[in-house]
Amino acid sequence: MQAQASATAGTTEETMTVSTAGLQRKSDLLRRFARNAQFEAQTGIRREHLLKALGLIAREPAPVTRAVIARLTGLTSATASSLVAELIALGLVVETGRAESTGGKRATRLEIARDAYLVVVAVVRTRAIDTALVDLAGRTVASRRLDVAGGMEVATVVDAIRALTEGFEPQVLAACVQVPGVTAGGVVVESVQLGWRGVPLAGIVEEAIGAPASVVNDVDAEALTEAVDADDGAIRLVVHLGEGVGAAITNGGTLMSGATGRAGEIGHVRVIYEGERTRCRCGLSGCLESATSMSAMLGDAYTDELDDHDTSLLASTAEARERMGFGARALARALRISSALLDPEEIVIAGAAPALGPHFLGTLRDEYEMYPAKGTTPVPIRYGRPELSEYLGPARFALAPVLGDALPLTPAR
Amino acid sequence: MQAQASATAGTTEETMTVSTAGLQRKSDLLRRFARNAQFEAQTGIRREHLLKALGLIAREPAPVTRAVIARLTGLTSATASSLVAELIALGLVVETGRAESTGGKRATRLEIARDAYLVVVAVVRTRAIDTALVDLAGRTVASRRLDVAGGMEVATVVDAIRALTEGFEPQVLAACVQVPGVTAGGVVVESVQLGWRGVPLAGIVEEAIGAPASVVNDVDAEALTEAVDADDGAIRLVVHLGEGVGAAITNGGTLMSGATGRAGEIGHVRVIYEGERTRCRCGLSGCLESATSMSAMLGDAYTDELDDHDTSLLASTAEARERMGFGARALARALRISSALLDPEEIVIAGAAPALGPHFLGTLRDEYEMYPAKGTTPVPIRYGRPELSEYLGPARFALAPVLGDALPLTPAR
DNA sequence: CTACTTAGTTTAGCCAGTCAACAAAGTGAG
DNA sequence: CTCACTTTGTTGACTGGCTAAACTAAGTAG
Repeated sequence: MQAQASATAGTTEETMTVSTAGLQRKSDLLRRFARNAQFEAQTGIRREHLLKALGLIAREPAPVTRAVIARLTGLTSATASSLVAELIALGLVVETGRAESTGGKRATRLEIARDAYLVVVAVVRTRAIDTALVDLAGRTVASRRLDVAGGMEVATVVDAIRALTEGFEPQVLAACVQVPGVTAGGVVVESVQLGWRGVPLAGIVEEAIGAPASVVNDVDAEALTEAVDADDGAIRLVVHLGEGVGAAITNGGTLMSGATGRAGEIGHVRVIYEGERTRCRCGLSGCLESATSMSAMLGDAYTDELDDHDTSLLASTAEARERMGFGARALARALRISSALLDPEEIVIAGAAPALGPHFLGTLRDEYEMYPAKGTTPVPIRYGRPELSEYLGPARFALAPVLGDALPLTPAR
Repeated sequence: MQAQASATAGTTEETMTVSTAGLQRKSDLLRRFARNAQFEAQTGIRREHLLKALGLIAREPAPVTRAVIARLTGLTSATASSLVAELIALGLVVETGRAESTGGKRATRLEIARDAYLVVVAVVRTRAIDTALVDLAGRTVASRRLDVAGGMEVATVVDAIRALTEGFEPQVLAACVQVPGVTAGGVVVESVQLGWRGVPLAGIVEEAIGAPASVVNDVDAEALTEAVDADDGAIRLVVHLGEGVGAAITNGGTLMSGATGRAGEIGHVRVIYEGERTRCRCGLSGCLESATSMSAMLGDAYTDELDDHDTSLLASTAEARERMGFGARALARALRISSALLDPEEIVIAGAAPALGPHFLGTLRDEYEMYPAKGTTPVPIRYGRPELSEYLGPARFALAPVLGDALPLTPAR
């Protein structure tokens, strides 16, 4: 309510070109889906089928036609037609030319209407807010950064979102705010970084922009970004390395948040019991974070605001190299037990870690596979993909209540 | 095919009193549910609603009536009536008197038809097979033990099952065979203990008794037994201590089996890095199992065949006490990281561990809470409940494909 | 005895599927 | 070029499973 006077100074803008087709349809769509969601078990089959069809159109690598939808869903061609008709009426799908003949009539190709709708993403950091508009193909069509001096206020976040969405309101399908800290059910339970506690942020944003809003933790958001191409049911363990260490588990396209919403908080679990006891900032010693956080490995010069280039510079010193070996060993300990317990498809090391380069990853893999426990298969470990837009995860999280995980938001597929 | 000549000698029998009502209905039920399962998304709503109603009747502590079902499901009273009518026709539910008036007409109470149907459970051990018939209230109405000398044969298991079910065929709803080793999708992938590999056991049993059969791992079966009163969505970590160490994660009423079906195989993960390196039978050293298995703590005299009394005798020696402290410390290390990652509702120490008594559990809790990691809440740790029949987990696993997890099989509720 | 409350059934109608017939638009053989 | 055949997609009659609303049944309270 006060902070934005000084804040508006640091505003950076980007391109803004979005088709204005289907302006009036949004409210229809939302009303329809909202109603169906209520009835859930009863008439919700229609919704389920619509989303299934939508998902096929978005995900199938081969061109999708009404006939393909009928075959892959097991529904009648009549039903497939009716589903597609509704999706087209909703503005979510468009016909794009005709496919080659396969011995009969040429089919009509279907594609997601990429720019008919938008998702709002706001990433709240300690001293800045990044806002972005993402279209249904996952492309960032607009983004702004707002530097905030002296304490982050909820009102500043709302204003930033409102400023970016101005004029696009009818196209906005959903919103997601990413914050550091513990979140649950649209509420910021506690964010030490922001100094917030029990803020019902989703409700506030929902009120402000008139579209369903969600709130997600930064580590969880990153895990969702890395799970963009999730085959359903695949379990993925994503570890975030930054000033701290956190993790998240995705099961298919959804997060496992645990009984109290604190699943993945492994930073201050003790993994080092022998030799020099590493003192941690939390007061304990031997914590995973005290060995494996970027700050522990690269020194206090490291902050989460650094770019990849500066980070890799820090990582090139001899001292850093040695600390990285120690960090890798500590992380490997945590990963061995975690992967034996969960048996995940893969382990992703994300956050700022990719800037550490192949050496750290190699060391980590070596350490991880050093004790090949009988009965367990070593799980592939890879870095997070920095080429993925960080807005993808939050955007998918935002869409979940509206469209399930029908849209992967990945353009190249 | 050969072994049962000497085997039939050691047969022990128990009571056998089951109502023979509704003999002819079974095939109808199975056919109906099988058909619905095929159509799944399409006409499966009916099935879903039938199971939901069945679940309410089984689980709700207060007496359930048609009106209650209507209220709790959100369906119309008309639909609730029709669902109940069908459940009664199927023989799964019975009317039991009338409830008190709450200001109007007295309602008709509904209850599960406890003994109309039966589930067959077979527990295959290295030198014996336990078979049991469990009714829909979870009561064991018949059980036998067959001692097997010289190598366990698949045919012996089938014969044992057939021998117990003889005469009850029309009432048998489903079957489950519990085996030690790795299982997946009805196949015994590998069982070192039995010397089996790639045995399609579910199919074989299904053929033999004409009812859907499943195959489950012993640790998983135990975890399901401990999760009998699972609130939906609750995550539970169950650790089995026996000659080896294993774990299982239940999410609501279902198991998390991981990407390759090996989730929970934490026995040979290294947790001890300092001091005396504990040599493990697997060839590595510092494994969890080398410190925390019952054999490691109680000495080679321990076997999984021992009863609780003999086990606790072994545990009372001074040497065992000291080893138990060491084992508890090792297990605590594994539990700290596991619980931080999963944030489960509770941790259950099962297998033969309850025989170790309160001292071991107390030590374990103390060790576990010794490093209270910031941001994580200590998770309650308890022993498995020996009073629960070991057939409950397998019976629920058997029912899953037929009735979902509608029936908790717990009589006292 | 009457008004009101709660339980449960019956009847008509609707929604979202299926099935089957058909129109539309292509291919390839003669 | 024509005709038989294939594949795509639409249309209309039918069906299952729900809702809504009227009704019956059986109780309580004034």
